[in-house]
Formats: sequence, C-alpha cells, structure tokens
Amino acid sequence: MRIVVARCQVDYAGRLTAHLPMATRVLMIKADGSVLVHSDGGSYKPLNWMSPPCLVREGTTDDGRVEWTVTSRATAKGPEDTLRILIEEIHHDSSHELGIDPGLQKDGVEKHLQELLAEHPSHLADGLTLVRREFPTAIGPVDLMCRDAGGLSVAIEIKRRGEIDGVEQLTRYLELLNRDPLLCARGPVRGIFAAQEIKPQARVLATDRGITCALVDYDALRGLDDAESRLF
Amino acid sequence: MRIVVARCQVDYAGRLTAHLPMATRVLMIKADGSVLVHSDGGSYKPLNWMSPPCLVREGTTDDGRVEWTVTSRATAKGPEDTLRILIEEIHHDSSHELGIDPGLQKDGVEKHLQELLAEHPSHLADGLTLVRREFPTAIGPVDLMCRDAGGLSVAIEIKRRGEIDGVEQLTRYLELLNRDPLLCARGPVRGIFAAQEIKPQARVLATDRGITCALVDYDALRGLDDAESRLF
DNA sequence: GAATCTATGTCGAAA
DNA sequence: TTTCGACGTAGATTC
Repeated sequence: MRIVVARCQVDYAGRLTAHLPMATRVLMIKADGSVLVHSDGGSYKPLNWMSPPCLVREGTTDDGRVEWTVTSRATAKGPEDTLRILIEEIHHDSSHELGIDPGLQKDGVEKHLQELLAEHPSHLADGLTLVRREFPTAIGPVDLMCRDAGGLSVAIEIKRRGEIDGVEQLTRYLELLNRDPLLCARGPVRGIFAAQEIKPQARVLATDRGITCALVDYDALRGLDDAESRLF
Repeated sequence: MRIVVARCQVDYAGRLTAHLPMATRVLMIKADGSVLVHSDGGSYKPLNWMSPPCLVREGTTDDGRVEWTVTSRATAKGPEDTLRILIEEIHHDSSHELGIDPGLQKDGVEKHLQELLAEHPSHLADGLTLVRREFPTAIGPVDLMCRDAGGLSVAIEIKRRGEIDGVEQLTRYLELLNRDPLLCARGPVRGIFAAQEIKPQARVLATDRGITCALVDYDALRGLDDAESRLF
C-alpha cells in the first residue's frame, strides 16, 4: 500500500468522463494496483478511483510533471477505463506492507438471526416448530413459517432492528397467507415480529395489527447454538 | 486528514455487527471526523467505516493500548452506531491539510447525452425533429421520440456504451410503439440506437432487428451546443 | 422532510 | 460463467 498526499488533477474516462481540478488530495495505491483518490470530506467513497485489476504506469509530462496513468483491462462488461493523475507537488509519499487481511466477519445480520431462530423457534414462543425457512408467497418469501402447539400456522418476520416497514411487510404477508385455505384451515395465520430491538412505533403498529412482538436475545441464542454444537 | 497505518482490531455495531481481527491496516480520519479502515485490496469500499457526522474519542484500555471510539449521533433512521478500533502498534501516523476540494465534474453521463441529442436530433439523422424526451410507454419512457423528414416516428435509445441489453430495451419499446395506430399510421416506428461507443455484438443484434446504429461524437455535439450558446 | 431513482454502484450467492 | 438481489447502500432530484 502506497500513500501519497499530493496536489493533483485527475481525469477519468470510462463509463463516464469525470474531471477533478488541481487540488491537494490523498492517493492510495493498493497492492493489486487499484487506486483511490480521496478528499478530506464526503463519505467513504473516493472522489475518483480505479478498481482492480488495473495497471499503474508512472510517467512524466512534457513540462516535467509526474503523471500516473491507470488503466483497467478491457473486460466483457466494457472497454478499457483510464484514470490520469497529473501530480504537481508531492507532500507525502510512503509505502507500507500490510499483508493479506483476515477479512470482515459480519455477524448479527438478519440472515444469521434467521438461521439461529430456524434452529430454535421455541425461543420465540413455546411449542413453536419450524415448517420452513423462506416460505414463498407471491410477494416474496416469509422468513420463517412455523406451527404452534395447537397446529396453527405462524409467520415470522425477522429484523435486526424492528421498525415500521418490517411490520408493514409482515402485515402484507399475513394478508396473503390468510387467503390460503390450506394454511388457515384450523384458524387464521398469526404473525410474530422478531427483532433484537423493536422501536416503539413499530411495537404500537404491530400490536394494533394483532402481531406479536418478540425481542430476540442474540447472545442467548448463540449460546444455545454453541451448547448444542458442543454435544457433537 | 490524518493517516495512520497500524496493527489494529475493529468492531462495529450498528445496523449490523461486524468484526475485523487484529491485522495491519490503513486508517483515514477525515476532517469531518469520519473514519475509514482500508486493507490492501478489495475495491474502493473500506473494510469498515463511520460516516459523518461522527465523533472520534481517543482512549486507552486497561492494558495500556490505544483505543479509538467513533460514535455517530442517533438519527431518525437508526440509533447510535459505534466503531471501536483497538490499536496494537502504529507503523505510521501523519496529518495533512488538504483544504476543501473543488469537487468532481461528471460529464458524458447518459442524461447529459440525452440533453444534447434532444437539442440536436439532426446529429443522429438528417431531418430528424424532436417530438418529446422521455416519451412514456407502458414499460418505461423512450429516451427520445422524434419524427423524420417523411413524418415517420423514430424512437431513440441513448447509451454511453451501446451493449446488447440496450438493443433489447429499444426492441421492446418498438414492439409496443408499433401497436399504437396513431404512431405508426404513416408507417412503422423506426428505432435508432445512439451511443458513444457501440459494441460489435450490439451492432449485429441491432442490424438484425432493423435498428439503426448511430455513433455519437460527444465532443462534436458539445461543440454544437457551445457554438449555439455563444450566439446568445 | 419523504419518496424515488441512479450509480464508474459494490458485493456475495445461486444457477 | 452470468444473473440476481441485498446493501451499514450513498447521493441527487423531485414532490
């Protein structure tokens, strides 16, 4: 990883054409040749960049200024892209050996919660058993479809953060499911809105619609899972 | 802008929970307090980050290691997010005054091409006049609807890079438009596929479907526009 | 401010 | 390999 702080001008030509006037910016050149041009604001997105695989060539202009030309190979998606960085003055230039990164571990994401709850549906309500995950409906899959002790169908929507839109989503599913004579033969399909955190507004709306709210204790669930896996 | 290269461990808790094991990474702290954690690969997206507005507090753990705690204020969208960066060893630490960036000038984007061609439809074919931009159909708007010298309707799809999917899109529009008795009273609606660059496969497909391909000279178009605006 | 649409989207998983 | 959908989407534009 090479880090350069320099007064520079950047021109990009690819899917679009873009230009950055001369100003001081941070240039990151990663080990794979990819280049990022960052300013001192904005979000995590660079002002301009070149994604790997690409090649950086360092050259000199007629008037003796340093110019980097970054080119991506033409792919199936599109022809070659080019990023031209004209450097006027370098304030800082250093290289660092970082090694391969072990990578990001995402956790607590909805999918993982769903996996855990699919294995332990009784965590949400006693006697609940799983019918299937991603139960298909015309408007999309229900996270978990279960059956309660009395044999009634229960649709479960899982979110990390329970907000109004999640309740709306579950409501739409329930409306649809309750038109299925097979599912609601013994009685209407119930809904459980499960989340690690349920916002007051969402709770009010859910209650109003007859939907049960279930706060999920993620650590406890993971504990259950760990305990179980230790048995094998 | 502060740039730190350090062996660090990162934990994020917000909409999701994420963890980065101890490894050497680049930390960027922008003037607005936003923080980016970059590894030596991947794309322009950091491994982890905190968007502004946020606050960085530098502290020390019980065992004397440096720890940064970055917190975003709770917003309407969600509660507080936190990014904890535990630093084991600092390889590099420097700060740089960048000033405000003049910002990116985007150009040649589809919308801009459409504007230019709407003003100069004859650039695509002699005698072409604009009927309207974003001509609505049941499956979406046609970029430009024109009439040729003979009064026949011409549907124009504009892309910066002409690829197969663009031809397919125009084909669907033409199919629909040719069912409209008003539009094709004097004869079938023709199609022009206009792009700065047309891939061979797209050209073959277009020709096969009786669609005319038009290579757009962006610089010439812009020149026309500039010349015109100089008249006023 | 809320809703909608675009993006040099990026990214990962399934087919 | 291509396609599809989610994203800590972000960002601009419109209502």
